[in-house]
Amino acid sequence: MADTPVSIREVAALAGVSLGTVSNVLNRPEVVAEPTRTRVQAAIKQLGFIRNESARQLRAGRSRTIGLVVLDVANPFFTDVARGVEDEASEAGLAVILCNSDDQKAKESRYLEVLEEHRVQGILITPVSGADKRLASVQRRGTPVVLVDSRSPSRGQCSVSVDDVLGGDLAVSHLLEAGHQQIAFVGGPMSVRQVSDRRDGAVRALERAGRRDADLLVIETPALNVTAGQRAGSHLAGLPAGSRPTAVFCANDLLALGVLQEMTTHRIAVPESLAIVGYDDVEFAAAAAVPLSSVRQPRHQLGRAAAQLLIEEALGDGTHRHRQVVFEPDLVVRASSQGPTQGGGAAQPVASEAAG
Amino acid sequence: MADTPVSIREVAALAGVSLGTVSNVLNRPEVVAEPTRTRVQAAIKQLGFIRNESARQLRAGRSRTIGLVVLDVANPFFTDVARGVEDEASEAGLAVILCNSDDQKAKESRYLEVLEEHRVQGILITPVSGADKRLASVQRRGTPVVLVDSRSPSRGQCSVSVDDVLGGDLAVSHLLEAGHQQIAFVGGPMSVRQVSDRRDGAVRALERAGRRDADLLVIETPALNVTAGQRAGSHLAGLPAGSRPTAVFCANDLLALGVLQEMTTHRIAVPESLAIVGYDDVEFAAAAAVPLSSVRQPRHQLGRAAAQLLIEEALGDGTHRHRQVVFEPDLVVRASSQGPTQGGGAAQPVASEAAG
DNA sequence: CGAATGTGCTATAACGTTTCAACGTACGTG
DNA sequence: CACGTACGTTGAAACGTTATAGCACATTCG
Repeated sequence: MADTPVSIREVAALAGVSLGTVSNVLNRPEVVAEPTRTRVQAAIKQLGFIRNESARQLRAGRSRTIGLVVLDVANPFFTDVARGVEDEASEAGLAVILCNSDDQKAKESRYLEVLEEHRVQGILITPVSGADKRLASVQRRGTPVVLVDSRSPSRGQCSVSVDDVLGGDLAVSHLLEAGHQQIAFVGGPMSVRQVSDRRDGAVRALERAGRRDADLLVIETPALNVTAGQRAGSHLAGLPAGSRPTAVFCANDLLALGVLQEMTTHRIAVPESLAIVGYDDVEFAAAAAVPLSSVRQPRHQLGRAAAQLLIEEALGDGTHRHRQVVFEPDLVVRASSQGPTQGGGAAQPVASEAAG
Repeated sequence: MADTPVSIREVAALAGVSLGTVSNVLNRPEVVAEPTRTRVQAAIKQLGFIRNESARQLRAGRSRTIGLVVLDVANPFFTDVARGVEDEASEAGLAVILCNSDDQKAKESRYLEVLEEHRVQGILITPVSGADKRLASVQRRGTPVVLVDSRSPSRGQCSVSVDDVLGGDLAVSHLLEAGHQQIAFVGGPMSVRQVSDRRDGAVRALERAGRRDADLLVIETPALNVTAGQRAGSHLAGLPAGSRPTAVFCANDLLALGVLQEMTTHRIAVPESLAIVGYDDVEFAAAAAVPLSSVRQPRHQLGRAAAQLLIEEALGDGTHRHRQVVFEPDLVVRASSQGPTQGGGAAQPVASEAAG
C-alpha cells in the first residue's frame, strides 16, 4: 500500500550522484565508471525504482510499441498471427498492443485513435472493410501501417496475405489426382474475399485439368460454421447416389466438420463414398472422427512477416520500399481424402489443453 | 510521409489563444466560451492534432490502462475472459494491454515489469504458479493486482474464480438423477488444481447420494486433449460390458470429444450405452456428432467481475475492501447424457462473495 | 612546462501535457 | 461610483526522463 513513486532523482540522491549519471547507468552503463555504477545499481535496487515509460516516450517522441488490430481475438487464425507478431516484436524490444475491432467500423476507428495517441511505432491491421479514409489519414500523419491478410490495393503500403486462390487449387488438384470426377465446393457468403478466392482456385484447378467450369458443383452457404456445414451435408446426402459428387472441398474446417458429421449420420462412408478437404487446419481437424485433410496457412509466419515489414519501415534507415508479401498455403492430407492404406499427412499435433 | 508532430502549442498559435485554453477545450469544454471553443476546435481539425498520451500520462502520474496477463491467448477460456475485461474497462475509459505469459515464469516476469513501467492502473493476472514474490512486490509498490481463475490464498488481494468442485458436483448429480449407477471420471494430471477440484466435486455428489468414495472409477490422463480422451475411451470400451460404467464425466470437453469418438468407433451408443458429460462448453461441444452435455463457466462475466474489482480498487474512493468472488458454473444438458425427450440448459449463475 | 587529450561527471534544457493561481473585463449591486 | 463577483483566459510550474554542452581533473605529448 505504501505508494512511493520513486524517480530517478531519488536514486541519484541516495547514490550521491547527479541524475544524469543514473540515466547513463540505465542506458549506457559502459560510459560510467565501475564503482559509481555499482553504487547506483545498489540504490536502484534498494529503492525498488521502476522506470517511467511515459516519460521516456515523451522524451523520445515515439513509444516502443506497435499496435495490432484484428477482427476477432477468439479466432485461432488471429491468435496465431498475434503470436507471430509478438515474437518478432519482442525480439526488437517492442511491446504489442492487441486490439479487437470485432468487425465493427466504430471500434476499429476508436482503436486507431488510441494507437495514434500512444504514438505507436506502427500499426498492423486487418481492416473491417477495404480501403479506408481513416487509415489513410493515420498513414499520412506519419504512422506506418501494414495490412494483414488483405492485399493492399494501392502501392502505398506494405501488406502480407496468403494466396487463397492457390489454396483452393491445391485442394482440388489433390482430389483430382485421387481420381475424383465430380467435385463440390461448399462455402459462402461469396462476398467474403477469402471464400470467393478459394472457389476461384478450385475452378482454376479444374480448368487446368481440362474440365469445364461447370464441373464444379457450388453449394453456397450463408455462414462459415458447423451448422451451415451440416445443412450442406444434408443436401449432399439427399442427392441420388449416382449424381452425388464423390468429393467436396469446403471453404473452411467448420463447414467440413459439419459435412463430415452429416455423412456419419447418413451412414455415408468418408472418404470411400465422399472425400472431404477443409481449409484452415484448425486444432480439431486432426482429431475429428475421421481426421480431416485441410489447407494450412502459415499463420505464425504471416504475423512475423507483417511485424518485420513494419519494424523495417518504422526503425529502418529510410531505404524501406513498400512490399506486398504473399504466402503460399500448404495442403495437409489426412484420412478424410484418401484411401485407407496411406498414412496421415505431415506430423501434426492434436488439440492442446484447456485448463479453464 | 509528412512527419509533422503537431502539439497543443501550435493549435493554440493558430487559434490565437494560450495553450491552457486549448487544454481546457480538450478536457473541460464547458468552461470555455462558445466562440473560442469553436475556433480552437477548427484549429485542431485543420492541423490534424492528436493528443500525446505519453505526456498526459506523465502529468497524471498513471496511465489510463490496465494490464491483463493470461496463460494462453489461444485458449477460448481466456479470450472470453479478455472480452469481459475489455468491455468493462472500455466503459470506464481504460485501455487493456493483453499479455501472454505462455505459462512461462520468465515471460510473466518480463510482462509484469513492462506493465509497471507503463504505470498501469492495475493488473489482472492468472499467475503461472501460485504465490509469487514478484507479484507481491508489484503490489507493495502500489499497483493493484486481481487474481483471475485462481483463488487468493491470502486476504491481501482480490480474486475471481469459478467453483470447480461445484461443477463436478453438478455433472455427477445430473448423471445420478438419470439413474446411472457406475460412473467414471476421466481427467488429469491431478496436479492441476482445476482437475482435482472437479474430481472432488464428483466424489462429493456421490457421497451425498449415499455412495462410497470407491464408487467413482477414476481414469487419470496425462493431458487434457483429444488424444488422451481417445485413449481413455479405448480403455473403457475394452471393459466387459457388465462392469463397464454407464456414464463418464470428463474434466474437459476435449477429453469428452475423444471419448465420444472412440465410442463411435467401437459402435457403443451414446448416450444409451454410455452417457458423457464434459466441461468448458467449448464451441464444438454443441456441434459434436452427438451434442455434448457440458459444464459451462461464466467466462465473460468472470472477466467483467475481475475488471470491476480492479477498477474499484484503483479508482475508487479508498473504501475498497479486498474480496474473493467465486462464480457458480452451469450445467448444459444436451443429447450425450439424456434420453431424446428432454430439452437443454439451465438458468444463470449467482456469484457468492467472501469478504476479506 | 604549457598545451592538447581524455575521462567522468554535472547542470540544464527540452519533450507535451494538465493544473492552478492570477489576471483582466464586464456586470450588477450597495 | 467604488466594489464584490462572476466569467474567460493566461502564464508558469510541474510530471520523469534523455541528450548535450561544459566542467574539473589527470594524463600525455611536443
